[in-house]
Amino acid sequence: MDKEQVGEVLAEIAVLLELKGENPFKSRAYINGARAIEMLSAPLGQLVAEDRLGEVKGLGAALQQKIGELVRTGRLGYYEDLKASVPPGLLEMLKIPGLGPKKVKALHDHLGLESVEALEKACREGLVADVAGFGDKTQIRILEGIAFQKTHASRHLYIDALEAAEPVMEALRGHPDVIRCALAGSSRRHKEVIGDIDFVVSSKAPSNVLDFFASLPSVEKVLAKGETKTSVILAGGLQADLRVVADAEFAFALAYFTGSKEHNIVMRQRAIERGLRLNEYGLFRSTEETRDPALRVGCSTELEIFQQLGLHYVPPELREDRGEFAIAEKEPLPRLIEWTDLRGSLHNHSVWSDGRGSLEEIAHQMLEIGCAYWAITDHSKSSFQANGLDPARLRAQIIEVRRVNEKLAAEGCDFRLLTGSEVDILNEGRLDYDDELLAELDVVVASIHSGFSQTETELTTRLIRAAENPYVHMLGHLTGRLLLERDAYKVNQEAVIDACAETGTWIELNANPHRFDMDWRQWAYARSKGVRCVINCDAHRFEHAGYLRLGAGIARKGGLTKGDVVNVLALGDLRKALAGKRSRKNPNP
DNA sequence: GCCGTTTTCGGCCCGACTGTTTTCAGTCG
Repeated sequence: MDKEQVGEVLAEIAVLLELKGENPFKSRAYINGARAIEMLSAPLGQLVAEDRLGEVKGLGAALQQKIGELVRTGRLGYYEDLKASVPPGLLEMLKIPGLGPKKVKALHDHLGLESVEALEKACREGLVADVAGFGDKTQIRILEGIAFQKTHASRHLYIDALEAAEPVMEALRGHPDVIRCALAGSSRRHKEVIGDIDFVVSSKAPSNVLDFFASLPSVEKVLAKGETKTSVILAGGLQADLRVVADAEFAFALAYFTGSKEHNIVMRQRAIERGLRLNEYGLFRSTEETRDPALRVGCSTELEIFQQLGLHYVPPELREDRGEFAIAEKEPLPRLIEWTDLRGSLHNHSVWSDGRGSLEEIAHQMLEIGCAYWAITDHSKSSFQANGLDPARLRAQIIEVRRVNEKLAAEGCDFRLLTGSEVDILNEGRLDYDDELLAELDVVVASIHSGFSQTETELTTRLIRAAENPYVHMLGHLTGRLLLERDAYKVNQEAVIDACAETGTWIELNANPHRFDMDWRQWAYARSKGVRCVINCDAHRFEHAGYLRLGAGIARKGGLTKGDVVNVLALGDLRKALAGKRSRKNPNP
C-alpha cells in the first residue's frame, strides 16, 4: 500500500472516530498522522522495512504499528472493525452543510437514521426538529443542504472560482467604504480545485460593506450574515465569504483567511512559543484572549507578521505546511517564477488538427500579446478523433510555418512560430511518427491519448520509453487527469521523473485549468532531480493563451523558479536547449 | 493518540455565526 492510500485510511479512521464520539484529539492525531505520511519524501515501504517510522514527527507507537500493518499486509484489522461498526450512510450525512459528527451521531442514536434518504424523509415528517439540540430551523437547513448537494458541486475549478470572484472584487474595490480589499483562501494559494471563495476587506463601516456584498447581483442566496462576516452562494453555486476588519487588522485577516489551515496552525504555535497570540485580528503580547490595541504588535503587511515570528516571507502559494517553515526559518525562500517571465508556449494546436485559427492568425495574435515564440504541435495521425496529421500533412505544415516565419521576418517582427508535434505515445512506448520525421521538427511533445486503463507498469513503461527517444523534448500531460471529471491514469510518476532526469527530457506543466498536469505536488521531486518544466497552454484557441498565467501560478505552487522553467528562455537560447537533448550534450543546461 | 528546556500528565489553534441553550454546543473555516 502506498503512502497516499495509507494516508486515506488514517484520515478515514479520524472521521470514524469522530462519529463514534471519541476524544477529538485522538481523531486529530490520525489526521496529523495522515498528513505526515503523505508528506514523506523517503519511500514509505523503506521506512517501514528499516523500522524508522518513529523518526517521523506525529507518529507514535500506535500509529507506527498500524501503518506497519497497512504497508506490510495491505490491511488493518482495527480500521476494518471500526468501519464495520459505523453505517456507511453516516459518512454521507456528514457532507451535508451544518451537520457535523455530533449531530449525525445524535440523529443516528435518537432516530436510527443511517442514510441521507432516511434523513430527508425524517425531516419532511418533522421528526428531526424534536430531537434534543435540533429545532425547526435546523430541520429546514438540513433539507436545504440536501437539495443544494443534489444541484451544486461542492468543488470547483480554479478558473471558475476566479471568474466568479473577479466581478465581486471589482465591485468591492469600487465601494467608498472599502479601504483595502483582497482575494484570500485557496484561490490566493492557487489550489487547482477550490471549495469556496474568500474575500477580506478593511473598512471603517463594516456593516455598509457587508450589506453591499449581500446585495450584489451575482448573489443567489445569503447563508449567514453577522457583524464582521457574511457568507453567500454566488450564481453557479459557489460559496463566497466576506470578512470585514479594521485596517490595522487587515494584514492579519488576510494571512489568516489565506490559510491554509495547516499553515495557520503552525503560525499560531510559533506565536505561542514566543508568548504571543495570533488570530485574524492581530498578533498580541498576551496568551489570553484580547483585542487590546495596546498589546498589538503592529504589522501592516504579511511580511511583517512572518518577521515577527522569526520567518522569511512565504508566498501564498507555498502556505500548505509542506516544508515551507523549515526553509523560511533559515533563509529566504527561492524567488518563484512570475508569469511575465514566460516567452511563449511549446504545446499548442491549430486548425490543422482540433484547434482554431490558421498559423498566420495564431502568429499575429501571439505576437500581439507579447510572446517571442509559439510552437505549433498538432496531434499525430493516431489521434484521428482530433484530426491528427499524417506525415504528408505534417510536412506540408512545416512548409507553411516556414512561409509564415519568412513573412514575419520580412515585416521585422520579433516573433517566430516553431514547428512541432504532440506525438501520440502508442502501446509499448512506440511513437506515432518515425524518428526521421521527428528530427525535422523544432519541438516534440509526447503524450498518451489512448490505453488509459492499462496497468501502472504498462503506462509507466510507455512514458519512460518515450522519454528515452532522443527526439522527444518533453512529456505532455503526464497523468491524463481531468480535474473533477477523470482521475489520473496509473503512472509511477517518480519512476518517470527519474527517467526524464537520466535522458534530459523535460516535463510539461499543462496549464489548461482542467488539467494542471503534472500535479504541483510532484515538482519538488522533479526539481531535486534537475528535471526542467515547460509551462504549456495546450492552446486550442486564442483565449487559451491566458492559461500561461494560470500555469505559472501552479508552477509557483510547485516551488519552481525561473531557472527551472524552459520557456522563459529567449528564442536563441531555447533553440540551443532544444538541440541539447538531440545532441545528448548538456541536455539540462 | 501525540508530545515534552516549565511537563511522562495534561495539555492539544482560534474565533464567528447559528440555533436552541436561558449561558452554550456544534459547525465551519
